[in-house]
Amino acid sequence: MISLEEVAKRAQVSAATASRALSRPEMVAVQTRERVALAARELGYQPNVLARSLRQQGSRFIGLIITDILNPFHATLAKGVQDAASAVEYTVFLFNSDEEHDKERRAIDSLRGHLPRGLIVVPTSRTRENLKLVPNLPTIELDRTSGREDAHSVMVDNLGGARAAVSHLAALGHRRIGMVVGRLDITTAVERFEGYREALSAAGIPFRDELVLPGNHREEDGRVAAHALLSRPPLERPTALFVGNNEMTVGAVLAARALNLSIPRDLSIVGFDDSRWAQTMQPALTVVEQPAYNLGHLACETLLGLMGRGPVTGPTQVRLSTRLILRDSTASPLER
Amino acid sequence: MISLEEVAKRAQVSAATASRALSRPEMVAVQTRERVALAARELGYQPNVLARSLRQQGSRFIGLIITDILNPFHATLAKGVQDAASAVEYTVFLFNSDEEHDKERRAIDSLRGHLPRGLIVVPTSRTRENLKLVPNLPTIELDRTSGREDAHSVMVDNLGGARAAVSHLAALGHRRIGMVVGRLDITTAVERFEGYREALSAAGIPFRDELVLPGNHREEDGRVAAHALLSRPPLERPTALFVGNNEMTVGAVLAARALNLSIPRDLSIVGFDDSRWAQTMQPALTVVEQPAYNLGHLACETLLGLMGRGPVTGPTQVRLSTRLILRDSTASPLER
DNA sequence: GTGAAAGCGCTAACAA
DNA sequence: TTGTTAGCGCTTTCAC
Repeated sequence: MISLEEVAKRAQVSAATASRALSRPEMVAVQTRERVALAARELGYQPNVLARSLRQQGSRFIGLIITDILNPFHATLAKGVQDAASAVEYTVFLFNSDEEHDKERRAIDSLRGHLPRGLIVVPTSRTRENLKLVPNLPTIELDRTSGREDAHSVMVDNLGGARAAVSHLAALGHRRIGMVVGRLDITTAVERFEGYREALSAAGIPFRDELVLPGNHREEDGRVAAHALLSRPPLERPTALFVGNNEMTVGAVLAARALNLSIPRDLSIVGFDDSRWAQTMQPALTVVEQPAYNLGHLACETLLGLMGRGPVTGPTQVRLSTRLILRDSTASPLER
Repeated sequence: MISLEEVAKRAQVSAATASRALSRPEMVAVQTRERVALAARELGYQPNVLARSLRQQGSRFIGLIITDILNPFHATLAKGVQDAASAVEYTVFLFNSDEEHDKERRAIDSLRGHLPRGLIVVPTSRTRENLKLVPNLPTIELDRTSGREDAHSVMVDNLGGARAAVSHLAALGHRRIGMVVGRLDITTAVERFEGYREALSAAGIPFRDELVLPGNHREEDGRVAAHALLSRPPLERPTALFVGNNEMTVGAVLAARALNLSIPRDLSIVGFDDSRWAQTMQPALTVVEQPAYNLGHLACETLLGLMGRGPVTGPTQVRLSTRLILRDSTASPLER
């Protein structure tokens, strides 16, 4: 690696001047500046970020902790964050928590040593605790919230999205609408569940506990839960299902297939979060679409703003709206 | 941030001893070691990675450049790399090149300043050139190769995979087998194309240029190419299609649907790379499966090995095998 | 087995 | 406008 010293020597200036010429050109005479720039180019100089960050007591990194890079929703969040960060020459440290608070803690811990300027985290059930490791780090909670007071967050309108989905089913005439809900220690699941209940209530349909089953957000959980709901006796089985996340929706569809229930004739399904899979499966799925990329992008921009301002202002809490996309997986129930 | 100095003070030793106690415990008396460990724990000490890396002239990072985090294949590669790296407490810097050599160059450039110990890259068409920026960095080329001599690489057996796919189609009785091939400046595409030709030749089927169309690896490219091939007059239209990557396979299926061709009755399809989509679409797709996670994991392990050994040994070139998974998208052609 | 001292490459305060 | 100097936090000689 070429050091600044070498550049300085070649440009016949001191290291300090070379540093200024590259980082704060306005402080240096034009010709000196150009001599340094030339020398740097000729030598292929690349600043040593480590030394710079050490000296400045702060880097140009931000940390990003998502729960699962293999989930397209989270991958899209990550892409949004990265694009926003690289637009201002920040580098993103990406970690997966795999929904395990222990991995999350390790991620935060190792992040600490890199002196990041900020953190974006998709919280798990114990993020609240883990974030105590970095009390003064500007932090944005993304997609979910950890329940910390004063937390900054960027999320979608889960309540409204769920309400729209279930209202749509009710409007089609469904009365037995089941839900596969997520883990209730995750705020998105709670909010979507709440939206489900509100929509039922608005439609004058009594809430029935036995039509709701939880799952741990993975495909297999969705399959198992949906299978159980759909195996109920014909007159008690839900004619429509609202599923709380993308992965579980896949499972629910597979369960319906396994039980030879035709969608949407025997069963209407609405999923939360769009995906290519939802678009191209047959019949194409009606879903609540989330602006995943924008969510990530905005989280990063919010964080950058926060880092600029310092911690004086109150919490920023952003909600992006969702959109119900009607496709072919919902229809009126068969007459009985 | 708590510094080592503070830990040392609390443990009543010098900073040097504290450093040794934590990093090379065997050099320090047992009781001292424990005193330091205790102090570190009590203070919540976390080493400043920047200072350490600066001093040691080398970090515990490796760089990873993939082309597209939104492609599940690449996301899976990344996960494999990360898991292998974190097992030995290395941190992965993840960049997306988006298949643009310019972004790749910028990624490599900014990586340089972090003094990474190694690099894993999924090459684009000009990686050869870009890698000159980091001449002495241990580097593994993943999934594809840049064409550099002596490059270390971890790839799959594209040739064999393609051959198996096309031989399968030939064995079913297909004679007009089309291919949607990738960009021929990408080695995976070249190798899969070669496998296609070899299999045709082995089956005694003449190669016909007009049955092959290239695409730029995205869904839309696959759709357009497949649409063109399938729009040929009935007696010249391929009865089977081999598609060179996962995304384009989606497009090919959509094209078949748009043309009202039933799979596998009117058209057999084999894709390269398995995916949930391929598994759950109807009919489920016959595909050449690639061990994506293992590929990433192995690339990282190979890199770590390389970093240990130094550059003395010759190039490591690994090929993992692929597997043809027979599902429901292939059948014998209709009699004519 | 431990401590003192030097230095990784950079930038910021101070001086000229 | 530029140079000198010090120091970020750590590890590693080199003494003892």
